[in-house]
Amino acid sequence: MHKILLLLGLLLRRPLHGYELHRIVRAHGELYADLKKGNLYYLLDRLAAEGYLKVQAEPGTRGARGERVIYELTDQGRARFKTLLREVLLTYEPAHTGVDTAVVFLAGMPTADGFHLLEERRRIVAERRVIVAAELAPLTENNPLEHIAGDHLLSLIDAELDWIDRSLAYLRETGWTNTPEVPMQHTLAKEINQEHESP
Amino acid sequence: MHKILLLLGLLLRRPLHGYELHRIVRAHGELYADLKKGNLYYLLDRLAAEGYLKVQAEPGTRGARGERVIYELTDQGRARFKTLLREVLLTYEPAHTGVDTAVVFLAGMPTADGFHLLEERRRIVAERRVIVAAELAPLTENNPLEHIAGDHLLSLIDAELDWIDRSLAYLRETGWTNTPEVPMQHTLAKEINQEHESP
DNA sequence: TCACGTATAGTCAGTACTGACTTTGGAGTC
DNA sequence: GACTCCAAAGTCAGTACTGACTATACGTGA
Repeated sequence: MHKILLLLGLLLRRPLHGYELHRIVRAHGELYADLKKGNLYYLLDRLAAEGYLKVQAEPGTRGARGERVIYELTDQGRARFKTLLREVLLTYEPAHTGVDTAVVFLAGMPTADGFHLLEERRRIVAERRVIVAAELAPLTENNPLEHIAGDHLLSLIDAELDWIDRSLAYLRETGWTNTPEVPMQHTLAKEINQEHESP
Repeated sequence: MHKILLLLGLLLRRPLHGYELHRIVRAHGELYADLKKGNLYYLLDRLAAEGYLKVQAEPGTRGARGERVIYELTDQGRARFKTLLREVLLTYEPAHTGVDTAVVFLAGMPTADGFHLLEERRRIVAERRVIVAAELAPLTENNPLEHIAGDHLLSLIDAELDWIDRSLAYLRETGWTNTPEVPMQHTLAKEINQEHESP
């Protein structure tokens, strides 16, 4: 959904052809949604088929392979952009990266290994933060809205770091040790065993 | 990737058939990865084909439709689980929900509408936080690792709320107003116009 | 007892997405 | 001016995922 928003938003400025779009997205690195070339062309085709874009063969200066095509927003497309912008801004789904799942399964391994993994993760995320911050700096220094977008990314990374620190402290504090005989202690035993326990 | 980890992790405890897995995942709501039924069966099939799971028709007590099948981890599957757990914990990709993209495009609309949308978002996210917190409470109170997983989810939501507050303050402070004549001010004009500006 | 809702268990057609490949046009260079 | 190498521009086969559907059993109230 937000990938379509990105395409429409870029085409709002002026018509572009596929590869230019790709170039812009790539140049913005982490700031914009991760939109691969294949997917990009797929989405452009679909948007065109749905009437949001008008395609038009570029007359002179054909680029590499002959089929250079320019995409331009239709009025319908502009309308779609507006509703989509609202939709994206007014939607929130907690993102599942899998760490949440993974930490639960730490129960299956020796306590020391668990601590070690979390500490490693802390290091990796911190490294990543440095890279992202450096990449963002030149992109966001001029425009307040882009500054805010970059701040969003960084604040999520910071939240992750804080969480790891808090978790390590919590586990040390409560003296977490594993009970290897019962590798996974589900709190929902009732739910899980329901049909096996019934008479 | 983390969806596979989830399946393997659940099967680590004991063999299960498809629908039980589905039930467990559903019961944990936001805590576990969002794994729909269709995808679940697809992944089970693939894991079985790759030798990580042994399938076995359940003899008696056929459930609803005759084809009840039990999935059991092979040794290969257990090994895979371990490497996957490491992999997931030592990987960090900043998640793209699309807000970052969307705020940049706020430049295209009247300033007042922009503020209003952000305030609306703030409200929606806050509501969501209440729901998630209530849902998480019973699931995570007994097990420290599940507590940590729940904390992760909530801390991401909190980061989102803080970010919205900070952004609103920042925009007010810097007196953000739009320049509708130049709807999208890209910082990468060089990159974008490259081939049009070249001699 | 039998209609009927509901929970169980699974399938399937189609969408979104990826990574690896292909084709063409120059730019440099010997 | 042929040779090579890189960037531009795009295609495609295949994977991951979704939502809507099917089919069976089980409880339960009239």
